Amino acid sequence: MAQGQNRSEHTHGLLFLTDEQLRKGIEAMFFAYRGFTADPDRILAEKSYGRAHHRALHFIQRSPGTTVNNLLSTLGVTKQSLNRVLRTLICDGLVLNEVGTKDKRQRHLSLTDAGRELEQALSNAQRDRMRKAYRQAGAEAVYGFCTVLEAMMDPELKKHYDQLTGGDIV
Amino acid sequence: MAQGQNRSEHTHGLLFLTDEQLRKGIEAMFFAYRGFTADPDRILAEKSYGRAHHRALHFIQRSPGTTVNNLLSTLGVTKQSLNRVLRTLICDGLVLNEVGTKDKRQRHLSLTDAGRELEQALSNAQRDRMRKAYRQAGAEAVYGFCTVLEAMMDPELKKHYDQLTGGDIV
DNA sequence: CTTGGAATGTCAACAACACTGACATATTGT
DNA sequence: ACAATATGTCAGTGTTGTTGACATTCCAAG
Repeated sequence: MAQGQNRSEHTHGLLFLTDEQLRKGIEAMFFAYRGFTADPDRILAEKSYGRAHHRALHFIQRSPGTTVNNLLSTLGVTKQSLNRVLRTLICDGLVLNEVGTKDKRQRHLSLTDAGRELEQALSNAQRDRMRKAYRQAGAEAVYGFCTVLEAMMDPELKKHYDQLTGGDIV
Repeated sequence: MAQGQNRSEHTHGLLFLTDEQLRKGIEAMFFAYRGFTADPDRILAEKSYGRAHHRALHFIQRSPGTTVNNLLSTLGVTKQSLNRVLRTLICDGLVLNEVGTKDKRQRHLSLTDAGRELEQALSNAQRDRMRKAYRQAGAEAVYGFCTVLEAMMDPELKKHYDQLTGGDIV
């Protein structure tokens, strides 16, 4: 109803942020995140894994050879919590755990072929939804999407994000 | 580094979606959602509540007098899970539970003054971050942000979202 | 070479929050 | 009367997070 008015706020570059508009963004995040995780969750449930396993696989794939400590600060969980997940992934032959050559205290993590296969399946499902959303929304929207998300991150987490993505915006 | 190139993809309206770009969006969602929940989580931890309580308070505030069943399908959890949360909120005097006048089976939920107070505190914290992100990103970006999020929702969830927000975009 | 500290792994206990299944109650509509 | 609906509750289970404590291994500084 008030779309024309809101649209004009947008095109004129003004930013009248009512609580109602902010609340809408909050709800959009809530509902969208549910969709965001729905597809991988279905695959994970079949193999009796959880979201934590997905996250570990994702970031190991993203930074092969990473150390436990690095993964720990990226994920933002305790080592005990991560260890439980890693142990099952290592036992199930999805993740490799190799003692460091330079510093033998460190364990370098990487995916096995089986690990890569599952990670691909999870990633494909998630990317499919993302791709559809991107195409539906258009390039302009995608640029804005990432810009707002980046501005929403905690500085400490943004470091990890920038390190992974190289700092480019989409 | 490749920003100019990416930016031109954007401004020309083309949509070359590499896996790398999609992966970046996925990671942006992950890190941003952590920031999105960080501030309320701190407040909740003080009162030994959790995210589930926040969600309940939010949607009750949003639709005062709503029924349990309606809240159930909005949140997408089981009645046992919701009931656990509602029970503590009612016992603590944050939520009112009134028998329906038309249909006495239904219970209509609303916030007490204390409930409104906590919901406001949580909401303010979350809106502050959202507001900063919006201002930092600009109006164009905000419009795109919501558009992509909406395209990412499951159709069933989008119904609830549209019903709450009236279908307007930002 | 010893010692302190860092990196890692593991055990135990616990809490939040989701799930399933089963069952009780009150109410409504046929 | 009877079936369906809306709600509440009990019991059990699983994932994922937390703290605290402790052992091991290894690097590096004294």
